[in-house]
Amino acid sequence: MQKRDKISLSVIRRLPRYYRFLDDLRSNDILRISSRELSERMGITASQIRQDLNCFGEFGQQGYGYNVDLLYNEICKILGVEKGYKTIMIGAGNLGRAIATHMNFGRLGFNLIGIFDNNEYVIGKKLMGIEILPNENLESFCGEYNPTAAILCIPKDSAQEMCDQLIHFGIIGFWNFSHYDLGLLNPNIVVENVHLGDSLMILSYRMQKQMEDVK
Amino acid sequence: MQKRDKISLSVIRRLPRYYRFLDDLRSNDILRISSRELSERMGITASQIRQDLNCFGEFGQQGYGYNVDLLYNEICKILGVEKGYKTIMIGAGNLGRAIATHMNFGRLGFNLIGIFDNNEYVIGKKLMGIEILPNENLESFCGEYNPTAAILCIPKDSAQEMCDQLIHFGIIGFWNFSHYDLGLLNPNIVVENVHLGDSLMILSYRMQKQMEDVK
DNA sequence: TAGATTGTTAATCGATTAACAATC
DNA sequence: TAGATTGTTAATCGATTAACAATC
Repeated sequence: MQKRDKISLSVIRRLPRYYRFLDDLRSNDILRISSRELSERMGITASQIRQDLNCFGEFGQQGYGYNVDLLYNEICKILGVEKGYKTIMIGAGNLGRAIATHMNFGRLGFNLIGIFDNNEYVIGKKLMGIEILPNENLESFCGEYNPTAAILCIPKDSAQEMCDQLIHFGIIGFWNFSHYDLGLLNPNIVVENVHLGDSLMILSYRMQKQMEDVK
Repeated sequence: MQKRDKISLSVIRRLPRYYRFLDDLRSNDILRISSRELSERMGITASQIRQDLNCFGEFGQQGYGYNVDLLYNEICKILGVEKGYKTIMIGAGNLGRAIATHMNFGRLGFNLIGIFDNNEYVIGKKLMGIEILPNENLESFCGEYNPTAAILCIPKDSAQEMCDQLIHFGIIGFWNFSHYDLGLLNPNIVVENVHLGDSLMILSYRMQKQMEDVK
């Protein structure tokens, strides 16, 4: 699977983007592509593409380039999107409900099997065919079904406590929307903190800059 | 505002995180903090903090550290979150509605003034006190209110076309949720592409890695 | 075979960390 | 004043880009 020992996070963060572009090429029935042409489409250097891919294997062929389908499937495997990690969601408020309905979990490597909330108005309702259960059921649910990933759509204040609890119940991967930086302490878990607010503030900064430059 | 000429994106992307941690310190009535202590809380080096902040000015004091409130306000200004850019949202499906209700735009530098969709079932309904209008009203609306930012919660296929149109109507900043890499062509606009799927795939990769390592 | 393009090494560039004089 | 901690320069580290021999 992997040629090099330690693959840098910079490389890993680019993989999904390759994956998307290759998927696009596939849908357009493009069978082969050179690093140069892909680099032009993606706005990065061909050198970087070749370096990145060679962390994982030799997927190309001199004089030919890369077979789109083959490369797509390799990145699929590298990312592990066929694993379908059993996943629970904590918090079925506005954001949780939107994430649950909007994301194509199956294609992204996850399998949503449980949704939990403490609000009596949503408990018992269904989302994507899944009944929303009260948080108190978490332990027994995890005991029975052994999910490995959790999506946190809960407020900042309860995030760390919930995280600790879930680790105890066997969760090792967290997709965290709670405006809180999870995972600074525990090196045995994997966390993707999604900070939508940060992204918006960065846009604000850059718009400001852009407007100054135009002036 | 700014000491150095060109500030790297790496630095900028860390600013909102400083902002959040400082906000937290404020709420806990902590008046001063040294780069060393902040570095321990944030899990980065003190050196990096001092370097980052010194891109913008000299906000600390030798032997004392940084005044939390002062630094918070400086970062506020740097990020431009007091600007309140007039903003429109395109697409009021699941995700759009959740974003509209969930984000605290005011605190993040934006002011949501219009929401647009083409689905007859949502047109006319209200979200956060704003009536959802049909896309055909976009031009006249922009002509009248001159928004500068747009949030795209629309499908991939229509993203580029919509973007081009909105540039024409005066939009310069895009917060893009459409699974499409906007802004590769036009250097006069500012784009924050939010790829939730990418984040999830990265989690998948890292969980896989984590499980291998434990074995 | 000749042309194209990879995989990989070397060179460059930029970002992070360390060190320390300046100074509160 | 003595201790603490900044701002800043220098050293290190890592990531990106360039170059090119290998080879399809």
